[in-house]
Amino acid sequence: MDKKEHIISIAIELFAQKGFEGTSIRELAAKADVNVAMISYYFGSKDKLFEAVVEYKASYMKGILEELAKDKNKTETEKMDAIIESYVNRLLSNPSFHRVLHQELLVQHRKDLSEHIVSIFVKNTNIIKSIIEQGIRKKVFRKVDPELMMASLIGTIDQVLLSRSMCNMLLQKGNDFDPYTDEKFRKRLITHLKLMTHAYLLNE
Amino acid sequence: MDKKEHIISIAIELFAQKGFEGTSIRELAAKADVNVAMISYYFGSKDKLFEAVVEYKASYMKGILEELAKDKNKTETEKMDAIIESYVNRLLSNPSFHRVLHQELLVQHRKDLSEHIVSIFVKNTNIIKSIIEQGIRKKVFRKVDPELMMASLIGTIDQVLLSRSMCNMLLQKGNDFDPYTDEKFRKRLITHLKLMTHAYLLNE
DNA sequence: AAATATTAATTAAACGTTTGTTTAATTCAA
DNA sequence: TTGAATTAAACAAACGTTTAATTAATATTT
Repeated sequence: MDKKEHIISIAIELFAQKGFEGTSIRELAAKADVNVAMISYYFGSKDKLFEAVVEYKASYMKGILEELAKDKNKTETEKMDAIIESYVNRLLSNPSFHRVLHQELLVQHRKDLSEHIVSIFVKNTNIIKSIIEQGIRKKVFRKVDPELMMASLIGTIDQVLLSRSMCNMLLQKGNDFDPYTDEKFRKRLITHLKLMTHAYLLNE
Repeated sequence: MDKKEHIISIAIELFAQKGFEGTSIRELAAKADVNVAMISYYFGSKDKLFEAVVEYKASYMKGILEELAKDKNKTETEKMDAIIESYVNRLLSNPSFHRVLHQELLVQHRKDLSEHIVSIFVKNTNIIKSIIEQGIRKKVFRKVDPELMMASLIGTIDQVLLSRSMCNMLLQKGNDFDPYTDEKFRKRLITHLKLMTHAYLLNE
């Protein structure tokens, strides 16, 4: 159904821009060029639309991570590097959607939806965690705190995604600069994360 | 004015719990045990109330950081350790308010308010940045990326604050566990951040 | 193949709530 | 008695949702 997907993509855009509560069905319908009644007709309610939005985007990263985890040709260090690259590339390419999820986690308007998002996040992070733990077992990694190492990895990227203008102020760039699409910044972020994790994880 | 402060403190609580858009004036008035008209009477509007909330809490951390920065009796490493401790202690003690700010940064409902919050954040982080840069000049620190090092530091804590239930899932604790008040977890977070920054910052 | 019946998609209008805000009256304190 | 504090009620606007009517598309029957 083409029109449903169209509504979802507009919803992603608006929710990211104005938040879930801040986006009205009428505005959404207008921007998507459909009648207001179509949202109820297709999704049932505004809440259900949000669930559809999450479902639509969910578990994309999961496939990538699972394949990476079972790759026999890569060392744990190489796997971590690959994870850093895919995460940075993925999140910097879709900053809007990632912000929607964060918003819902912060607001927790609908408990069950928050839990749903959390479980998606945790599934992905658990894959990374197991790679770190395997590295520790093989003694290529130091005995770090795997859970908090995860928090540092994802948290660094999330911090950058939190606010474009804050990111720009930190980088001392003008507010017309878009760090998320800038290739230089993307590489800079990847380099920082790799250097930091290497310094912390690797036994000398 | 005692009642104004009372309203602000209830607003912090509710905004953090349900978001700005998700909190209605009537609900707020009911919880604060004041008439709905009192919010307009004291603050002018709901938006202005939010500004008052930000103003009320703003630049508390700034004093602590500034004093720390100019302390002659501490090495750069000790300063970084002290910063980690105060940040973790401060943010874990007020998770709610910190979430309100994040929400506003994500939603950006009122552009000027977001910019205001950003400038407070950036002022604080710049102090830390200058400490890192001084450490690099004195060659006790490696030539790291100061801006992204900041993002990793704050981002790690923010990631933990993002969602209590996600934090618990990561730590494999039940959902009745409150990581933010747990002394063990607080120390664990501080230890992780210190070890990670030492590993990355310090020249061997 | 044409005509009919059936289902799906789409619409404009209205629904009842809830929203933030204001009014006008009243209470309270100085 | 003057001015601020507080109240209940009303305001218009916006909200998510539903309705009932209409159009478009699909299936069935002749």
